[in-house]
Parts: sequence; C-alpha cells; structure tokens
Amino acid sequence: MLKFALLGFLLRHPMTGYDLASAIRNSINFVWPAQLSQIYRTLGQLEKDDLVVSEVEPQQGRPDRRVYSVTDAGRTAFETWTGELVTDLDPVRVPFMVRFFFYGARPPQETITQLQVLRDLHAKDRDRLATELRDQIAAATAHHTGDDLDPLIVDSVRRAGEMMSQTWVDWMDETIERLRNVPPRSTT
Amino acid sequence: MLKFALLGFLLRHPMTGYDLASAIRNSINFVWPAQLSQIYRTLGQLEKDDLVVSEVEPQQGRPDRRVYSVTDAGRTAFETWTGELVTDLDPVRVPFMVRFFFYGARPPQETITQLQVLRDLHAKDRDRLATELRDQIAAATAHHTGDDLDPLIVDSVRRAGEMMSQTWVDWMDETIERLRNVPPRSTT
DNA sequence: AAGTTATATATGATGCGTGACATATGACAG
DNA sequence: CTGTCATATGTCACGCATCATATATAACTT
Repeated sequence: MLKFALLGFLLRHPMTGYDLASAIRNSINFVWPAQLSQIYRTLGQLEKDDLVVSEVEPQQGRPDRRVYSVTDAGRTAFETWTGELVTDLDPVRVPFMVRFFFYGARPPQETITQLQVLRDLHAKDRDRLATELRDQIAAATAHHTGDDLDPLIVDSVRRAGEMMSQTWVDWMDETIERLRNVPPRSTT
Repeated sequence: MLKFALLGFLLRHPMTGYDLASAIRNSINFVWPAQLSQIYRTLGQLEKDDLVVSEVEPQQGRPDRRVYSVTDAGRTAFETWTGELVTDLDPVRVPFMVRFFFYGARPPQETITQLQVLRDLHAKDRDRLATELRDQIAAATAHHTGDDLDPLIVDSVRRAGEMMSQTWVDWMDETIERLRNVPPRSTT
C-alpha cells in the first residue's frame, strides 16, 4: 500500500524519504499514516525492484539527500494499481471498539468519562479538517487551471476525514446519552 | 489486541479456538476481524504466558477439541487492560482512500463507477447491521435481567458499524455528485 | 457421484507495520 | 548556555496480520 503511495508522490516530482514523510503528513495522514522508518524501508524495496532509482545529492553539515525518482516500470506498476477495480471493502480495525465491547462489567460513569475524552479528540480532528486543511487545499487549488480533477479529489479525501470524525462525535454523544439512562444497578 | 479480545470471550465461558472464531464473527468482526490461523497462534502465546490453560476433549471422527480457559493472571491482565484510560485516537488505515487520492489523472466516469460499486457494498453492510444483527442482539437481550449494561454496550458497537457504513454511503453519494459536475476536460 | 460446508487444529513463509536506537549539525527559544 | 526542533538517513528487534498448506470426516447440496 505505502509502496504505491510513494510511487504516486514521486511521480509528481522526485524527492527524498524525508520529503515524502512531510508530503504524507500533509495529505493522506488520516487515511494512511507512515513512519519515516517504514518509508525508508519501502523505498529500499522499491529500488531493489527497479521501480524507483535514487541519486545522492551531497550536502554540507547534514546527511546527503538521496533523491528518488520513478522508473518506467514504476510508472507502469502505479498505473496498473490505480486502474484496478476494487470490489471488496477494506477490513476495518478499531482497537478502541474492541475495548469498548468489553466495558459491560465496568461502572457506567467510567465509560462515560472515557467516551468524553475521545469525543473531544474527534471533535478537534473534525475542526482541523473542516477549517485549516480546507483552507490549505483551497489555497493550493487557486494555482490550478480550473478544469483539473486533482483539487476535487484531494478535497474529497479531506471531506471523508471530516465526515468520519463527525460521525464518531455523534456516536460518542449518542452512546454517552444511552449510558446516562441506564438504571442504577440493583445489587439484590 | 486480539489477545485481550480472546481473554474477554474466554472469561464468559471456556471454549476452543474454533468457537472463538465464530464468537468474533458474530460480534466484533467489523471492528476487529480475525483469521483462525491468527487465533490459534495467539492462543499459543497466551498459554505460554500462563494467561490461559487448555484441556483436550477427545472426540471421534473429528480432531479433539482443545478447550481454553482463563487463569487468574489472565483475568488480571484483562481487567488491567479494560481499566486503562485511552487518551489517543487509533490510527486509521483505509487502503481505498489512498488509491482514491491518486485518481486525479483518471477519467471521472471510471471513478464514478468505482465509487458506485463500493457505495452498494457499504449500503449492504449498513442494512445487515440495521436489521439482522439488530434483531439477533435484541433476541439475545431478552434473556438478560434488564439492569445489565452488556446488551447496551453490544448494541452500541453494532450502532457504530451502522453509522460508519451510512457515512461511507453518504460520502460516496456526495463525491459521485461532485464528480458529475466536473466540466469536461478541455484538451486545449 | 461429486463437491461444498462445517467441524477442528496447526505450521511456515511472507508482508507490513511500529518503536527504539545511532549519527550529525544548524537554528532558534528560553 | 542548554535544550529541542528541523534536517536527513538508516538498522534492529519485534508485533501482528495474511495466505497457503496439511489432515480428517460427517452431513448436506447439486
């Protein structure tokens, strides 16, 4: 997965592993976060498979920059990937929901407090996606020629993040409400 | 993660790896799917760490059943885990959204078709969660004493799945609409 | 009669990720 | 003057998952 994301970014213009980490942080981070260590590893594999090549740019004072660019084979691999029709939903893994599933034995108040903490974090995410990132994308879009798909797509990814965060906020609110209405436990 | 889920299920009553797979399929599958192979592996680790013990029940015609139960240490580990306050959001990974992020260069009609396929799959999920699973949980709840938290919690997990599926359907519809309104590409 | 599903356990290879560590320096804040 | 942030690359140990494979039989479907 990361493999293709890296090819996608490098096709826009060649850059280093470090640059790729920033590019990811500013775009797909909330649908696919990536650690530097994993990026370097994956670049290594890509180079071994001749999908990218690297050139070293010497620098003084800092480590040399290793700039990667995509080969013809890399471009083909990327285009094949984007061209595939996806017919199955991605498996979802939400560690917190597993935990929550086993909260039946715990005091409701504890669960409510827990949900409030996460509710606020999701709300913060939602706000950031709805304002800051939105403006960033709008600003970047201003340079575009207008009939380009890219800004729409990029903004739709942002929008997905916004909607998902909002849904989590809604779910947490709803669930807190349901927990508040639980009759106190009869110890008889 | 799976480790704790298995402890949680085994605390309700002892069972085999195969049984655990069914239990997961009928409950937390959409927040944490698990393959049999991984379940057996994880049970092996749990036993090595003395968090569970197993007894073999001979059977004729089929492989013997290896029934696992939780030790005191296992119960403690589980209770520690459920008692922890979670203060960070889980990282999210949605392979399809990474792909979609790079759809800018592809013909809009292709993207629309792709989104329709997934839209329908999400709608199917939503319907199943809103009806079948809902009824199953309601039926199981009937046996409960009434002031038990468990059914509420279990149903809230279901509800999260329902809301998330619905949000994906909404996002796909919205995005298809946005793509339909893209002006045809001027080749000048 | 042949094929699939359910029952039941388990291993090996592989993929893909994280977190900690190692190294090095310029710039900026307190 | 000290700390930490940004720049920049990389390795190692480990966790946790998948997929393929092996084995064995009863029951149900086509």
